[in-house]
Amino acid sequence: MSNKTFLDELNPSQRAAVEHINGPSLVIAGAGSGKTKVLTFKIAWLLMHRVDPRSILALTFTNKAAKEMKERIARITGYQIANQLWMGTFHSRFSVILRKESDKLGFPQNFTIYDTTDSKNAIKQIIKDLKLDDKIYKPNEILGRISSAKNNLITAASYAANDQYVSADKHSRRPEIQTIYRLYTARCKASGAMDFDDLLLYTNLLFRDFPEVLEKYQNSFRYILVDEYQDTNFAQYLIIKRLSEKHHNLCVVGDDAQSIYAFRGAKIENILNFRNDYPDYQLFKLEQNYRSTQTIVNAANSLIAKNKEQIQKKVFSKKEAGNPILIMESYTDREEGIMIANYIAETALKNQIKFKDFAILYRTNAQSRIFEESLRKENIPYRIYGGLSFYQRKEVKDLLAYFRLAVNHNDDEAFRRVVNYPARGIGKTTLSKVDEMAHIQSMSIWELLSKIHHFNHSFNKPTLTKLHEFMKLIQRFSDGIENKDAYDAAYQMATETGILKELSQDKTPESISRYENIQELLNGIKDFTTLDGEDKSVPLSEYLQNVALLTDADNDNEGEDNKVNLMTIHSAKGLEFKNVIIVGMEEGLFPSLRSASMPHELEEERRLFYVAITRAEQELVISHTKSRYIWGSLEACRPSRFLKDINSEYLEQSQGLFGKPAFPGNPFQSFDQSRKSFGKTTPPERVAPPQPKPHLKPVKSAPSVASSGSSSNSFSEPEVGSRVKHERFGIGTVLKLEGDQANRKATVEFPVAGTKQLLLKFAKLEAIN
DNA sequence: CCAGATCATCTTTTT
DNA sequence: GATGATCTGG
Repeated sequence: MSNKTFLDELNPSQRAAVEHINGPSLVIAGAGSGKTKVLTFKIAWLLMHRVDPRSILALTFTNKAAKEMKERIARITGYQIANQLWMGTFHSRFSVILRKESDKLGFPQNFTIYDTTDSKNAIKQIIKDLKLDDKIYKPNEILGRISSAKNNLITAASYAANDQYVSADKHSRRPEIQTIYRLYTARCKASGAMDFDDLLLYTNLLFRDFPEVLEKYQNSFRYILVDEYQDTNFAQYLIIKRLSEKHHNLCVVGDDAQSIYAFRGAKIENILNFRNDYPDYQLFKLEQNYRSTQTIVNAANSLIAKNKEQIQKKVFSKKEAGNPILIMESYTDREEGIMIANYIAETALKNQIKFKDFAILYRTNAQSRIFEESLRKENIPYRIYGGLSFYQRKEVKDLLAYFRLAVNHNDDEAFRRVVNYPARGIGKTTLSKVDEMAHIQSMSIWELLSKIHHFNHSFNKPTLTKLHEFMKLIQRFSDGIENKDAYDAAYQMATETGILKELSQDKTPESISRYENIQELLNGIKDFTTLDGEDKSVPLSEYLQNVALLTDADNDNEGEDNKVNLMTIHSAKGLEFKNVIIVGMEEGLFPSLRSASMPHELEEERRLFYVAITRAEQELVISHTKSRYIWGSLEACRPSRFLKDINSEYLEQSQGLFGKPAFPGNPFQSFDQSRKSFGKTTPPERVAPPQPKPHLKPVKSAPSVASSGSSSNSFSEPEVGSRVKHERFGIGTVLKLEGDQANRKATVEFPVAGTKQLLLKFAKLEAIN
């Protein structure tokens, strides 16, 4: 391909951004403006100018984005060259550097990477050891605190010396957080482990304390490109700043309007202040949206205009005007699911759209279940991204913990996880004793146990034998593991630990699915050790280093299967779909309850909504419901305030299934007038039970259960085999009754929601005669 | 001292 | 509706 035709694919501003090679540049890229295209073309452009691919560092936010970019570059330059690029997420690239330089930081080369669960468990243990109240010192919050400190490059030592942190902790009556932080850091070090934040923190410490190391990498990375720059935190910002100091060839791409990771420490200021750090920078703005119809782009613009903090830009579309955004309203969350499923079925048929061109986007993962149910009922194939990641499933984590322990004996979290799984008669008491001793000696559990005879201890012989048996088992796996193929080693562990046997023994659906997950994990390892059909024999440690930073969005065998996409808005960033359905557009859910009172967080939520809207190419549906089950109880819901932020000319109320009257203009703007404020003065109203669905037989009411409290047993109890109606799950058949008079349970099979066990006195089951 | 069973808390969002 | 913490029987 000649250079000419190559650049002809770009519009003038894209092209200018690509051709700017030397010196810092900031590319503000509106949604759908060809940001990835610019990045890939720019890298390809560099390569065409004989820049060594190994001297290009390209950082992305997700592995998926990196993979996609690599493939697009390879299409231009071939894999030979593309594979040599330093491309990937911050975490994955810098973990490679950290392993190379680990000795300088006092970590083993094969250090473990703790995921959030591991970190939380370690913190819990520390809180217990310190005999602190975990009602006050909530592990989650403590971890968040430590994490935010790390993201701001506050080490444990500097935390204790930092007035701001210390006094804030005092104020919240948690003065011991600094101690927890210190102990946590020590523990991780003894375990040879880093958590996600450590990967960035230690990279910074490495560059700070070892100038010769920094210089080495400054020299080797002559060109640095950063995607999604608006989502970088301070630690990432500083790494970039240091690395680019020498050559100044830094190109960052981002969109302040799409900054949605402040909760994780992202600093929108990084993009806003770029000019201060690099006064000689070049600014490029990509404002033409090639993705969405004009209606969608304009609607998104009218929304984001309500935010105060932003870089001015005019995103526009030259595509067709397109249809207005369809607003759907339903009575319950369950009904929302049914309406959306019907909508997809109808639209797919009517407009000849494939299922895979639909995406259902929600604020929280918990919302996915209801759509799964309704889609399954309509026989619509779907695919869920994120949520409980494959790698976070218990059985998968268990096996991975064995791998980790075999590679790194000091990995305490792995040790604690599997020492008694499958059951070996090593219980909690033993374990906490071991943990405490190890902690006092500042050793890892493994180290302590292997030297246990040097210490006074109170373990009895059988217990000690069991522990040492376990260690022998692990040692057997470790022997020669570096020369063994990952798959063989993994398979050996899965069988010899008894995990496979344990799961294949009982035939409950859960353990069958767990068994299958283990199989899938093993298959994944096989896959990892195979390149183009040939074994390349990779040691397990290498697999582990990769898997720690994977999420299940990464191993997608994308495209081919025709399925509706379900995901959170966060994971939808960077993607696009012909037909997007944003669901759960209600106060308290979106924007989330905790953000509602804080202007900064509210703006972030609005940006999140902006991201959701701009995923759509052709059609956009926004749905909200009047009531929803939250933590098991029905709550009244009001439409999200964000709906009022969209200019009404782009909206259309759905005539829908339930014959809503059509409002002229934006119904939410008139809604607001009738209800002056969204204040908390009005107590949450109880919602009337949903209307009977048209296709259901009218229900002959059972004796009333509505009057709560006193007359709780006045309804007629169902019999086995009778049909009952439940306000949430609909009509089902009673399979089984059990329990004593006070606490009777009914097992009921519902066609949509599956089998449920319901406490009769709460069940509000109405018998159908 | 351990294992299974019941009970309370939880939710944003992810590398 | 799940997951972890507590309780209780063995």
